[in-house]
Amino acid sequence: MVTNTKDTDALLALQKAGISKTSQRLAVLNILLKATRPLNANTIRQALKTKASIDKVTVYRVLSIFKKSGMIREIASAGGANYFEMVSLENPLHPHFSCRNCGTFVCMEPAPFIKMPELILSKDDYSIEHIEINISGLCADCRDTTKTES
Amino acid sequence: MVTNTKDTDALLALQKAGISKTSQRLAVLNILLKATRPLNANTIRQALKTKASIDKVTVYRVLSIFKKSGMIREIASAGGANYFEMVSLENPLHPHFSCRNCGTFVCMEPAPFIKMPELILSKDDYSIEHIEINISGLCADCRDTTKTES
DNA sequence: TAATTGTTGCAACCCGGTTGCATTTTTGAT
DNA sequence: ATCAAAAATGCAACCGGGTTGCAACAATTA
Ligand SMILES: [Mn+2]
Ligand SMILES: [Mn+2]
Ligand SMILES: [Zn+2]
Ligand SMILES: [Zn+2]
Repeated sequence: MVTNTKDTDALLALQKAGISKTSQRLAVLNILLKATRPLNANTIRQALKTKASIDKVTVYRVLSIFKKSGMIREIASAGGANYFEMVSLENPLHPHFSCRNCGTFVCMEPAPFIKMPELILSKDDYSIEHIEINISGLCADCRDTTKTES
Repeated sequence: MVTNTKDTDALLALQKAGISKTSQRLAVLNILLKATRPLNANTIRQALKTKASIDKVTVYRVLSIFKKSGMIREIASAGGANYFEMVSLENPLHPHFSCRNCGTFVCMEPAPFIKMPELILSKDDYSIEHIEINISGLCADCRDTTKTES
């Protein structure tokens, strides 16, 4: 097998973004495309280790150019490593949740929240370029197990 | 001069929180009480250097116990050092702004935004303990000077 | 007094991320 | 296909924020 659908998707995405094609970039992009939650640089690297070996630095550099091209967004994480996820019309900016107990980091539906653009009101003291809403606490699993443990 | 009002305030705050009094703790607390914007550990230390010398580790440890006691809150900063500010009834949780150009980090009035508690709706998938809204872009100064430069 | 407990400072370390530079890969023109 | 220019990678070394281990010092308590 020379190519699969994933590879094709990634290749097209790179071409559309005008980013030259390398095996490392394709590999990282495929991981991000398959991901169902935000990933950090190290997780991406480990996911890749089975197939190919990519240097830590390269992962950061690849993520950096993806971000500059608008393909992905970076989500800052308090204390730990930052996360990355694909940007698309179906995946607009939204809040994220991290569990203080197990560290799980997931996207939150914007639904139950006031929509992010509506947060940007008046106040021309600043020109706002990015909004990040990070929520922390306990995920359902940790909340429940903690409850029954005590 | 043995005591001034600031020292008295800090001392009372420590006593009320049940935190034993040391010169280092009083010094750090005084800096935070005087501050008009969030400060990071290093800034606190530098502000202190003129009067006394406090080890980096001690600053972090003092901030840690202040935080545990609920006297201060910590505001995560993407990439850089975290910030700290006093907690009080007059200073409820609010969004913060950081300028990507000059690094200025300031508190934002909750006013133009939907109030934070109102963000916490339904979705019992998580037990929410903390919400952080970090906004970035250009401060008024940087926006204006950048505009006229180009 | 002596034993206990808590706090500080120093050094060493950890981790996420970046930089310099030599080597390899990709590109694109011939 | 070839070959030179340009771009990307990998390694090592580094950086900054923050933490940990531990010995010295200080304050409490018996
Ligand atoms: Mn997300
Ligand atoms: Mn604030
Ligand atoms: Zn959890
Ligand atoms: Zn600025």
